[in-house]
Amino acid sequence: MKKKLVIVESPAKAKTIGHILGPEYMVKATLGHIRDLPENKFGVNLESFIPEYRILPGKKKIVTYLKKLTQHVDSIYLATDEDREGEAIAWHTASVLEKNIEEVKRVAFHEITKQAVLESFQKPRTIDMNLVASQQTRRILDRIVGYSISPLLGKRLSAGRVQSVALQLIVAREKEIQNFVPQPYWNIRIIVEYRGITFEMVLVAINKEKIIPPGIINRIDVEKYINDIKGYPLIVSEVIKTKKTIEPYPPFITSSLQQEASTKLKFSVSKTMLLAQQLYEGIPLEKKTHVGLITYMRTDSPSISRIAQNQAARFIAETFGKEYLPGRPPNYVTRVSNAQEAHEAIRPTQVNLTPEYVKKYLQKDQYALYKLIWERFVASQMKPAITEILTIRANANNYTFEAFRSKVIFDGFMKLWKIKINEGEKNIPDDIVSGEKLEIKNIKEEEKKTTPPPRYSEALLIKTLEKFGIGRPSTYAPTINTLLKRKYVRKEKRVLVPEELGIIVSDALSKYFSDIINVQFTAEMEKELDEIAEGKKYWKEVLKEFYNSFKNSLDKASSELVLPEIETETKITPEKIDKNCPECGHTLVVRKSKYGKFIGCSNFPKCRYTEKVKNNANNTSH
DNA sequence: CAGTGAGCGAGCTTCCGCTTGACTT
Repeated sequence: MKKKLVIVESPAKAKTIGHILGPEYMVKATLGHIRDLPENKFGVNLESFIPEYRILPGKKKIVTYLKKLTQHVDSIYLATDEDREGEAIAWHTASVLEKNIEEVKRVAFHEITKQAVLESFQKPRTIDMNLVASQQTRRILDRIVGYSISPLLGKRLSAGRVQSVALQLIVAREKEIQNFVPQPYWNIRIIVEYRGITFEMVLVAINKEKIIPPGIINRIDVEKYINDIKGYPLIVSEVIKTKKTIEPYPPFITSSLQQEASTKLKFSVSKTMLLAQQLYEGIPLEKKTHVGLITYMRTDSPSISRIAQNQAARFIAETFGKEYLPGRPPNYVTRVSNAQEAHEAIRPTQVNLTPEYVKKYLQKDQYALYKLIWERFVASQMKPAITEILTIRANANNYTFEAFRSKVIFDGFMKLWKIKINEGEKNIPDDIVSGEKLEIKNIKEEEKKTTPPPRYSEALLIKTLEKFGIGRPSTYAPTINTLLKRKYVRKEKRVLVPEELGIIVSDALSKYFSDIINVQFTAEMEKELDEIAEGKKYWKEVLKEFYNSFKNSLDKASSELVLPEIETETKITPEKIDKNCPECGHTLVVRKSKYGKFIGCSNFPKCRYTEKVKNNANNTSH
């Protein structure tokens, strides 16, 4: 009997699904996109917007292999991710396999569990060509923007819908910091005594009028206030006790994982992704079983499969006790505006594989990251913590002072996921009541200065891009690397600092392409892409409308834009030799190819004359 | 195992988004 072929993106996913589906099915991976626009040319007709797709150079083998397999199967299931890109991959796959969309079955699931996978295979659908069109529009638009603007910037420089906004954020922040003038402000604090116990209070209001944070702006007022307070009795006016619930943090998605790994473990985003990939692909544990330790690491969804929720619940009840288990598992919803939610949150595949248990099989950094993921997940399934906040207010000559004390009365998820809470004045006694007199032992003026906003760390930049829906989990790390590679920015003490070149490029882009290189553009684009996906708009119309206005900016920029000279690496000029080309008379030069050195004509590409290097030097390449 | 021979080659960059290996003598 003929087998059935199932195609997914990731080999790890293929393996898992293969186990679920059994021997009737062959599950193979495309390793992401297999067909795309050519790299070395524009590849889009600007009248018809017809793209020229090519099989990606590195994917030819896979395509040939899959094509061969199709001859021996009776049905093809395309089980790529259930999002825009996944739909496109499914369609490109069908195309290169020379199948009509009626000849292939499209299946999709948001979590790789037996139930979800089997259910999806019960009800296959056809490829959603509107969704494919929406992806194609995104792809073409990015190509138009990137490949039109980049050449204006000169060699080895680039611009794009995502990278240029990222650069702009960094540059704008730098300017903000440069122009920042620190403002001094003051707080008035008093040390008070009550039945032998001392604590601090801070002035918060005068004649019931609140002091606007961060504090008092004029030095003169400070002295006046202090004089007004001196000699007056300080009487407690309010004692308020409240309880505050602190909800657990949602399980990780790509951006939050990068964020936490950055602050807690000091990992760069690339390092985090590399380690996460290793954990995802699996580590050989005991009995030589190769186990994927975490779910997929490129995700924008905080949701958790029912099975994992149940596992966690059992674990929590057994390990920490029933009182740490909420009545029902918390439901986390995305706050990411362009979320596609094709995957689950990042979580351990088996909650029973505790960090302690797997520690001996993991390298130090792998362990640290796994522990972070495991703890975050388990904590996300625990009860909220509860703190008790005691606030007291007291008046002296109509000047109101305040102090608070915060105490954890139930730690809940904080048992696993430690967070800093401001404990305030730990000394404030419980028996204090309204009307009692406090003794002012000391009045202090505290001078502070406003501080500029911080420079972007890698993780903060990504968090900000994500907030605006710019970029995707798979591109966060590469985007930062692009900015570094172009020498637009450098990393200094784990923050991103713009270089002169980055500022010049960013300013030029802002001048000519403010319609596109801004934080709102992607959100507007996404809206249109959604409309294409819903069948409400025709993709070519969207592109035409975009291109008409873009072309104006582009024409203006092409005639005007000149980047100021900037010191870049001196170009390696090929070594001349003392002989002219026998064919055209230009000088000959020594060039390097991947096979080694050879002699070519300096008039290349017009003259293609070559000769061999006389072997008096070692010219082997490696 | 050592030595030889034949053929190859270089410039034009760049986008975003999906995914992992990395020629084979």
